[in-house]
Amino acid sequence: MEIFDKLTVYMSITRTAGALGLTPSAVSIQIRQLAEVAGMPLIEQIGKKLFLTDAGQTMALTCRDVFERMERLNQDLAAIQGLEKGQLRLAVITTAKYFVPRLLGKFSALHPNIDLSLFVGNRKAVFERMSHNQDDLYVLGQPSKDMDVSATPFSANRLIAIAYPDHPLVGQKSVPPIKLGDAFFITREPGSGTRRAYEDFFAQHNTRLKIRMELGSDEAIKQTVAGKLGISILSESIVQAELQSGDLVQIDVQGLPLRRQWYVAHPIKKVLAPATAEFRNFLIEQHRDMLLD
Amino acid sequence: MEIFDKLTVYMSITRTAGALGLTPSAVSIQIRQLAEVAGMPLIEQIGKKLFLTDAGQTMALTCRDVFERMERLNQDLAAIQGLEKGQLRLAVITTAKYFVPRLLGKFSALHPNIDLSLFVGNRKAVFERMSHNQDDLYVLGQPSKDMDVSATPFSANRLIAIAYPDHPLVGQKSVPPIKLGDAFFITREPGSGTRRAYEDFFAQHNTRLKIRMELGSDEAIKQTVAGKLGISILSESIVQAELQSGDLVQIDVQGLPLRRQWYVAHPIKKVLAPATAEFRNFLIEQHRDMLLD
DNA sequence: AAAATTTTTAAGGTATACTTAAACAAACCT
DNA sequence: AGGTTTGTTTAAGTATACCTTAAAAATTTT
Repeated sequence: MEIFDKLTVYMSITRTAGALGLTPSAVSIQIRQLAEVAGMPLIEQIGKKLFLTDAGQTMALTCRDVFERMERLNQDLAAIQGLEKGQLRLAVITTAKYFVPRLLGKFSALHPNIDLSLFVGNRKAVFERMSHNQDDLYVLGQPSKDMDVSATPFSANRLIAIAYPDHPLVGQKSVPPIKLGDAFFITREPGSGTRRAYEDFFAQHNTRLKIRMELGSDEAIKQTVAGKLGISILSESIVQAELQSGDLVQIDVQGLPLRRQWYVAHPIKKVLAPATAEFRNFLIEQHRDMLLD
Repeated sequence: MEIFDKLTVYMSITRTAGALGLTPSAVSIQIRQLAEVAGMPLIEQIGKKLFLTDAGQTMALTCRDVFERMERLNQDLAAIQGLEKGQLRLAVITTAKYFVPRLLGKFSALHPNIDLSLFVGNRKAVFERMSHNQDDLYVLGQPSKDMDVSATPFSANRLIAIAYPDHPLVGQKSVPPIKLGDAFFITREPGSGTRRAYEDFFAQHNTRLKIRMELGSDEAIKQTVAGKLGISILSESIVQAELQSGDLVQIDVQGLPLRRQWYVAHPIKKVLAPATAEFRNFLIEQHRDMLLD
């Protein structure tokens, strides 16, 4: 078809062959074979001049359309590679939803034609999606032990103890962890990575918590702590606003904050699409100074 | 691309191979090569499941578009073969313009989607067009001696002598041809086939015509004869109306009418398009009964 | 009529596509 | 867990399609 397309331009087998870097024989044979496929002659030769038959003109239009489409494909592919296009499906753990959207907004401003989608769920749900390859990239507070998941830390994730302003522990310096066992504690649901982290911490310090409530979201925990029903441990990024306003206050516990990290992760076998790779770099770039914290 | 298109449907190399009658190896290799051409992966495999990348989805859309276009091509080609479509470019000698348009109208009613175009010119002009392959089919009063032109007679073409009603020769029986040499004669221009025919006739009968006028069209000759400026010889089909109305009358000359024929012609090397072949058959069919006249 | 140009044919070589056979990988299954 | 099934990939061999070279055929030009 490429040969025929050129032939409709040059209307000469010899010149078409020259333009394509082929011999006239090759062109002649290919045109004949194309006519065989079409079931009728595509060109007619009166003397040395070539003319297109009706079928030939129809074929010529088709060739033109097809090559135009192929050209568009090339442009589309180039756009994907050039980040002008593409999609980024992100799945983040619930705790990360306080800072990821801000980053997404910034990224979207840089690459306005990349379609974004965001899933927010707890650790279990995010891992479930990862195993089904439902997203391009994942943000986690704790890397999977799986060897087939690539997880790269990109930002500090400090877990701090919080209480309501007039809680007895507030104001004390270097509270030993075991002291927190005396207070009522508001905890996340079992699938939570944050919960796993502070459970490890308290286990190390032989502290048994007095669980008053088990809540499914960080937001609910903030409300509950502010309502003076107990204390809890949350990612610092979640409670920044409340600490500033004074609705919540930090307790200075020995060994806290728990210095964890945010990880950007993806199945190790997955070749990242340009848009995905770009966002991953963007995440790491944006937080380079916060990593060592 | 065909393989990839099927792959986007089945999302499995094995099933795609089965659907195409190929082995999975062939499919696997082709997909990889297509990805190399695209410059990036088109699919990703997490475990055993296949997913399309952005590039893969773009490629899939292209494949779909291309195959849709190819299907349309198939239909267009079938339509051409089935006479539902196509074009018929007809070039006829001037004298034929009195009956060809009527036939064209009839043909067009039978095949309304065939585009028609008609060129009318004298013998020389029509031959000129034939040598440049500018038309599909030609209607002539006299076949070319060329071996590479196929000319088939399809209808009688009687040349008769005409005069104005009160001309001296009118009413006489079996006028010898030589008698016409006494009358003023209105002749066509040198390129005319009709002229060549009656010149041969008069030459055979050793008759020298008294040419009064040389005119470029049959219509002008009719007017001139009716204006009593002379007599002439024309194709019967041209003057039917005038003979009926009495504006012109036939002279009964020995050896007339000249029994010639209308020919449908085309370059012998030219494979006729379905629409063209159909019109050619139509011409022959319509006049089958008039041929032997 | 000879020369030059263009297209076609025939034969041969090369690259491409497909197959077979075997290895590899993941999921399924007691 | 291990073993089986299912699905994909690799490697090697074969067939096919494509292109080239060389020469012939056909047309136009000189």
